[in-house]
Amino acid sequence: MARRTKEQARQTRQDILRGALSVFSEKGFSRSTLNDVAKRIGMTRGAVYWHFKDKQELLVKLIEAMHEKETKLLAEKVPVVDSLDDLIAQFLARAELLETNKEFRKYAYFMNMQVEWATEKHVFDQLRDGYMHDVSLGGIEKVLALAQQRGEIRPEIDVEVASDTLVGMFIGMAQRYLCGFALKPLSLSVEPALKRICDSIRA
Amino acid sequence: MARRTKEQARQTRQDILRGALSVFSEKGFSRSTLNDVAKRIGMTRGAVYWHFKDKQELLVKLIEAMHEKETKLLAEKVPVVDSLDDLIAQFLARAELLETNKEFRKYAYFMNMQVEWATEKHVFDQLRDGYMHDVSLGGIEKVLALAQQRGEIRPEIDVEVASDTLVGMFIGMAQRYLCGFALKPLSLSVEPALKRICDSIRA
DNA sequence: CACTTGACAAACATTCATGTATGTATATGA
DNA sequence: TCATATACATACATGAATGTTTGTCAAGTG
Repeated sequence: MARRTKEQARQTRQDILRGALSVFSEKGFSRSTLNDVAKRIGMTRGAVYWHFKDKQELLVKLIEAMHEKETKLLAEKVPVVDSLDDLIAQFLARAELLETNKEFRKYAYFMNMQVEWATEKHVFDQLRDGYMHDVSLGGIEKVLALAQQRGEIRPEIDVEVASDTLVGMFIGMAQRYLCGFALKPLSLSVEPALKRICDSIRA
Repeated sequence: MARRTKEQARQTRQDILRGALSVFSEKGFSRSTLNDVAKRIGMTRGAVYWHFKDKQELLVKLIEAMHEKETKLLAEKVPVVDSLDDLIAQFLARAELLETNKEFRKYAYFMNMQVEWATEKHVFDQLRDGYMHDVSLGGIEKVLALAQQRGEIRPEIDVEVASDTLVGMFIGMAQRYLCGFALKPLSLSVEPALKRICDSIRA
């Protein structure tokens, strides 16, 4: 084959990321071959090795790209997160994203069920700062702390526990939704649960 | 080396399972070598292949053994699960098991973060009947349905959603605990959350 | 219009885990 | 006590994925 134009190259890079998401989410990261990824988009491993150093870098760049898309979309739907109602709105936006967007369903499914994380732990070191903070959803606790200072949450509430509860609940329910155990729409089950927990800590 | 006695053989089989749990939970299933497992207990791959057909069967037998231990221990602590309070007690027993028992922490960590399940999905086919039912915690929904028939739960409550909520909440919070995101003891965060959800559906 | 470099494809070498086959000394059972 | 199966260790063969190298041809560049 011959040389492609710059725009074509940019496109194949995107194609590789798209193919990687598909293959990784189907076969799992460890059993996915770079050949699988290349064939999925009608290319060879040469293309993959040209655009990415190795399988690990491909994973890192895939996560970065999807994470960036996700935060952008969420920020569009819920631009400011201060009150408890904002928090609920943000969680619901996440739920709707998983329900309506096939790509993000693949991504979430992949990240939850198709990677052996302790093995790939060094991948996190390569991710941009702030990623781990977002992944552990550490921002939620800060929002809750500020809300408590403003008097929206009762003073005796432990915001760390409350944060763990809300985040854990969402992650767990989303996971059951993604692996097919929960048959009801995610937002349908998540919304009342979130509201009940929030009501129980509200001043 | 020479032939061992029957009792010694039984012991090495147990050792292999123990070594597998350690290695799998540390390195992840796919990157764990049968050589790793054997060396961990001071043996060679020959021993592993003598006791188990292949890596997959080792995984299946490991899961079966741990699952059996788990259900036995839980049944000791909470012999009968009928009321909502029984349910809470069972969840708390699970939480305490994770907090106090290192082996079960390894097991839960391994099952949650160190296996690419869609890839190893056929493993489930080899597991004894009822396992999937236990894993998806489908028993919870039946308990809730009976409690609703007895009038303990308000009739307008959707027990499927309630079950998803309780189970998802526990799984999610346990997962955050296992990967070190949640710093508080698991039972401390789980108990109030469970009680609030249960209170909100009680008649 | 040279000619350099970019964007791959194709071939090659290497590693490495797996499965199997073979060896072996002893526990066991008749 | 003798034959045999047992409980492994060791050696071997295979395949598959990886990383690298080389080839190739057109897109850029001056």
